[in-house]
Amino acid sequence: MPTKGELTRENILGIAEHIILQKGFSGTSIDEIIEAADITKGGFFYHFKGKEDLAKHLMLRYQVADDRFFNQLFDRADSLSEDPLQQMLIFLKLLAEAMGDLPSTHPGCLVASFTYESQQFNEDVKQIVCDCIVGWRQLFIKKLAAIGEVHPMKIETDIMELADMLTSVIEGAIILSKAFNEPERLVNQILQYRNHIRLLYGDT
Amino acid sequence: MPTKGELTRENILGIAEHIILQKGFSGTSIDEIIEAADITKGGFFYHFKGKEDLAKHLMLRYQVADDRFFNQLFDRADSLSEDPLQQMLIFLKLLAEAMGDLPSTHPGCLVASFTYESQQFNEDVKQIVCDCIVGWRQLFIKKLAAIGEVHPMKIETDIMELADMLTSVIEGAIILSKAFNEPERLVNQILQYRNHIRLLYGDT
DNA sequence: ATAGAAACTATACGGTCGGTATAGTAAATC
DNA sequence: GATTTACTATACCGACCGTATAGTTTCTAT
Repeated sequence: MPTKGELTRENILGIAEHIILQKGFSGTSIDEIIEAADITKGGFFYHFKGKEDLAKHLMLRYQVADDRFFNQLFDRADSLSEDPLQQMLIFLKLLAEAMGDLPSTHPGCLVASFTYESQQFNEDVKQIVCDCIVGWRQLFIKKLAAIGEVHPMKIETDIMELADMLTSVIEGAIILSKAFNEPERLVNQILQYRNHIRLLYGDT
Repeated sequence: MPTKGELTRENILGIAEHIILQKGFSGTSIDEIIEAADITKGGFFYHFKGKEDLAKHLMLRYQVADDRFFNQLFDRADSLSEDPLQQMLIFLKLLAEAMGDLPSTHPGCLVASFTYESQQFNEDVKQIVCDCIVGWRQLFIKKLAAIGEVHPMKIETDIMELADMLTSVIEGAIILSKAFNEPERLVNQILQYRNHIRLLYGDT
């Protein structure tokens, strides 16, 4: 059972993330966060040593949540087929679906946001950002490797690059979605990547 | 012949862009820009009404430069083949090459940077950001439409989504390149998209 | 039941810095 | 030689960050 303190802390992190994704880290003041979270400055500094400490805990939280999110979708997909290729295609469909709902509550990716302000953060935070991306990469590589054992590729491709391509497409499409305020951009781009996988492994 | 004033102005814009791409717009102070550009505060405010005005002119400049950059690569590609599909494939190869050199001088994309701080900007600036993306889209659509008249697709695909996919891949891959400090991530991802085009239009 | 730790509120303060304003000046232009 | 261009130099106010301090409530363990 989470204590009251953990709930407040979680609330601060959630609200801070939401604001930061729209105004950037430097563009978001502590005052703004505490006002939105309806706490006082003392309360904030009880939970976090300072703004830098907040950044670190935001990234750690993001890493955990994202890893769980992707793993849940993979689990659901894996339960619906024995073929790794079909599992991947189902996963991408589920992912596209899930991303259609998300954007109003979760308008962007903290990894991208922090990367475009990288000089503001210490090595600690930057490392977690990298770890996050590497985590996705390894998750995708695992599935792609399984596909490769059953289905030959039409064009010889490094599966790390193919895994990173999904990350790229998602991160890029989030930018399009945000810029146009059109969540369907992200949904459709994930389906474009899905088409690429179908073509690459010859799913007819 | 550019006047002295235009040179200074261009210098400010170039330096400001470089810093902003690493620290974000809010994270970059005018003091920082004028120090790097070796001018005084007065000089800065002679050229720009304020920080918001700088943002607008940064985006306008980016839009023009980027449009020219892509058009030059397309012109070179078009001169090397008659077949639109081959033109596109050559274009993507030239683009990958060009992106390999760039990153040290040009560490990121202003469109992405501003999109992740969108609440900092007025409608004017946000519109230019959108125009920029739409400009790329239309450039790519033009070529894809030409391909479509000669080569059938293996999977029926909206060419607008296919055009946006290149933008997504580039924007996403820039984030990977920045996060890992590995320019080859961007180069390789452009080649992944190239493979997608090859597969989609059946280039054997 | 109660001591004490946890989880805050309320408020205030100082130093820094960002954005703006303004006055003055040197060089180019007409 | 007068005006415009292209700046320099400097001053200012408010905002923000981080910190401090004193008090209050809520939970926890014995």
